Amino acid sequence: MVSEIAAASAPPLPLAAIVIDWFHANRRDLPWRRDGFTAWGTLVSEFMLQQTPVSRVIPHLEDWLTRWPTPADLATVPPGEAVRAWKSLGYPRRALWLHACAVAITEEFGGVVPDDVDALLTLPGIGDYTARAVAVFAYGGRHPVVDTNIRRVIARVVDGNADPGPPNARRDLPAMESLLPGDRAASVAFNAGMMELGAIVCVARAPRCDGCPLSEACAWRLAGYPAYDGPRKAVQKKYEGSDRQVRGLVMAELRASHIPVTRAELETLWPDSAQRERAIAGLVADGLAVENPDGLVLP
DNA sequence: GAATCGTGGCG
DNA sequence: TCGCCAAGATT
Repeated sequence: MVSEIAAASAPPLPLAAIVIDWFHANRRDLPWRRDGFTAWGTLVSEFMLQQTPVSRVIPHLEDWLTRWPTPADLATVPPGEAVRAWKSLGYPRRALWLHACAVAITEEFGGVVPDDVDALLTLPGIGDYTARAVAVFAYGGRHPVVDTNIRRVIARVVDGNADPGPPNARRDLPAMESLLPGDRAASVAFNAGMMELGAIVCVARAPRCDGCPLSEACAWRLAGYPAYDGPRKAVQKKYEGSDRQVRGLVMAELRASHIPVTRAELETLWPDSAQRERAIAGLVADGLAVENPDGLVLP
């Protein structure tokens, strides 16, 4: 269940007004901001944007929506077609989950993407961020949206920290809620504006404070840009030589082939047989690959 | 709560 | 070169 925390009694709004004004003047022209972009398009874009940069998403999004303009269109094809069309966006189970979403939306929601956060949360691959992003950006709902950009902006501007540390919905959602304007349209623009600010100005590595509309009020800047000293995000393991790399190689092979991929062909991909078999078993367990007598195929 | 899950670009 | 980062979700 979602429990939206009641807005703090003190009306916070200079910050929101500044961000909203800045957003209206500086927002990028992105596909999901076009007039007439559908709720389904928003859902697809949010899936693709999970941990994948905007620049890599855009071309695939256009292809995807041209081919499957509604959930019902996607629901009619096998899940493997979704995985194939996912190309090299990464984390291919997102494609599987998106296909499962299309089926559930078609069968349980009359083909209409739900506008309710709790309903969205019942769908596969949709968590706190994506549920709110769809409810807000597709339907204009008033909810706090918290992504990595917004967490960073709040950490700096409000808390005076260089880095937000590990995500924590119990803390992050109320923090954003306390800043959110009461007006629905304003709250949508504020959510989008905070994300945009984090994406193009208050960026992780080299923030462009010169162009930041919040620089005068930024607690981190006013404190002299202290270095971050809190708990670090988990360090990402090396990709080269990892199981993830092997899985990626196998999936690339499956996407490229329209006939079963044999064990012999997979042997040429990766010499370490134990690791290769582990990757294959994992992909089968995840439903990303299916074993048949002739070899491995997409589901 | 920590580990796992792709891929590519950038400083 | 290589570590960090990218509109997260699941187990």
